[in-house]
Amino acid sequence: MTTLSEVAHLAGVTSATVSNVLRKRGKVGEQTRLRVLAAVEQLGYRPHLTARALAEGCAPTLALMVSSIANPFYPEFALAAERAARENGRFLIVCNTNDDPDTGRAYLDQIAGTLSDGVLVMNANLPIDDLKKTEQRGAPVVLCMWEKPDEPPELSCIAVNFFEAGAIAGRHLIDLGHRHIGALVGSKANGIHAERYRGYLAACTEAGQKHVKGRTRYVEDAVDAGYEGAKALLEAHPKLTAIFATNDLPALGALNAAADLGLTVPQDISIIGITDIQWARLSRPALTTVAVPTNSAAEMAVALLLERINHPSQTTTMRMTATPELVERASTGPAKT
Amino acid sequence: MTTLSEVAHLAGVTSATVSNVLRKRGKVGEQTRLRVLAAVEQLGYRPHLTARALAEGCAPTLALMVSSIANPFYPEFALAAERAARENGRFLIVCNTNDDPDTGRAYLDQIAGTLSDGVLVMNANLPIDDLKKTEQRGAPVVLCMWEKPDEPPELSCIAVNFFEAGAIAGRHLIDLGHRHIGALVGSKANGIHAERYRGYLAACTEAGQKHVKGRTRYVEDAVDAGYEGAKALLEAHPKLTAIFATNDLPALGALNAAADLGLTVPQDISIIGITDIQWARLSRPALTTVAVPTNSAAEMAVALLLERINHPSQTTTMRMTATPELVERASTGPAKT
DNA sequence: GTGAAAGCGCTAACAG
DNA sequence: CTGTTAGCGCTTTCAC
Repeated sequence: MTTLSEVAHLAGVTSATVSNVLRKRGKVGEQTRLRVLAAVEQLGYRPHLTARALAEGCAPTLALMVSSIANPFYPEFALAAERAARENGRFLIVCNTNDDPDTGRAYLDQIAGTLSDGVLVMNANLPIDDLKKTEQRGAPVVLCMWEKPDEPPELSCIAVNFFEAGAIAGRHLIDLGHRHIGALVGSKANGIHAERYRGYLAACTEAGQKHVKGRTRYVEDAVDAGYEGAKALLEAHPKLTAIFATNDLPALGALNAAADLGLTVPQDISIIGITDIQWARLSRPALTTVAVPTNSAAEMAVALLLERINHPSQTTTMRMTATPELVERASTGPAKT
Repeated sequence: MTTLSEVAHLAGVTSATVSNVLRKRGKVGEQTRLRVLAAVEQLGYRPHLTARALAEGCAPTLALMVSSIANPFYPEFALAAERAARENGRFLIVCNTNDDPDTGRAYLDQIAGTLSDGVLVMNANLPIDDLKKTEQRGAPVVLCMWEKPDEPPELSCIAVNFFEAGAIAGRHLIDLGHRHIGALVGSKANGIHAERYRGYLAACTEAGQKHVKGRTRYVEDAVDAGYEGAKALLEAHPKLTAIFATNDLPALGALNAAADLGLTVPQDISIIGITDIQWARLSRPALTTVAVPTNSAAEMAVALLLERINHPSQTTTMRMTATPELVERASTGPAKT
């Protein structure tokens, strides 16, 4: 480990000067600058990020809280967030809360403000009070996917119009002539799924068609759960010609359920999801879904977080992503007549 | 931000004592201990990880280098690695190299030894020389998936018997009576895929059956590439009754290609992959594959890395994971006669 | 048992 | 332009 002062020694200057040339701060004579640079090169000096962070009073990382990075939606978000962070000189620490508030709190207590300058919160089942507490301790928090643009939370956030996403999905099905639609709704405590379901319901109402409560199944946000839910739905309601799922994972499960039940998609049954994860276009048939702007949400979240870090006085703000858009693939088609 | 000395002040002691009670080091009177603890509680004190790291001369994070966390295989590994790291008091920084050696080198130069105490390297296209250099600078490196147990690299590693994985896949196909087998081989520079292919080839030879070179396609490690490769293969060789892929992603692509070509799996064509990623059991038909012990590899890698960090003198070592195992699902069956 | 003091490697005034 | 100095928050040796 070569240190600043070793470089300084070699270059015949003091560490402050070396720091200056490296940070391009202050005035340094061209001669010394070159000498210092040569010494840096010769010794293979690399700044000690931890020491620098301590001296600058600002940590070099951002934390990303997710329930599990293994959930297929998060890696895509994490990739974009990491890239954005990196472009701003920050590294990304991934924290898997496993949906356990205690685990999440432990992370926050340990790293927020001491190792990470700010926290990106993806759906990770963290009590808002804990988040507000970490904000108060000086580590800004940004909620990456807020679902109720009409009700800004008490924290900065990137809002996605999930209500509209649900409505778009609903309208798509209705436009295709579907009158008997089943719904697979995420059962998580957070409102993300509820909002999408509300949007779908609104689309039905708007079309003068009411969704029958019995045709809704609340399921975990996972392929298996979607599979079971769809199977139950399809067996209980043979007349269903379409299934609306609040998320791609259950929708993908529904695709499998239909296949196992001997139903052809989309001839016998249409299936639509929301999000447009990687696998949506890779399933057979490819899944029709309403795409959420994941990448830009990640970039916006990182940008907002950095603003809050750099301007602590900045007031809590909410920003909207672009509206989700229908991605029509092969899993939806005209209703059987 | 409450600091040690603020706590010390409140408790009427010095910061050294507070540090002692918190670290459970040295001797501290029961009275003072309680007083200190009360002060910590009252002020909501949390140790500043960056400062601690600097003082201890040991960084609180481990770095995980992957080409892209969005590649479906990595999140599962990352989850297990993060858990293992966390159990040992370390946080995990995810570094996406995008398969670009320059990006990778930039990461290594910046964080190895300064922000991260050690580096886990998953397939990320990093020149071994760069890795050796970072080792020399004092940051241990562990290769997480080494493919040639017979040829230990010059770095510590967790070795997986990929040759055997390929052989298992080959034997499975042959046992099912397949005589006309196509191969989809990953084309990455690294030897991971080559080793699997060699294993497969060995299984063929062993069975007195030789694989026809023309029935091999080299493809990127992705669903799309596997799709195209399989399609080409199937169109060029109508007599094929099975496809061996060196990885699950191309195998999953082959599944789609077969479907689009109107072939039924496994009646018309059997398909097998290697790895057993999450999606393998979720595809329809579910993919038969040879499971690589991902979780234990991650745990072993973290354990080995920590050993090397704690005992810098320890010699470069290689450890084997358990042997990959066949997971028979629905994508393989008896050869058509 | 507890405190004083030095130092981890770097940055940031402020002098000169 | 360059050096001196004083920390950042914590750990740790060594006196008392």
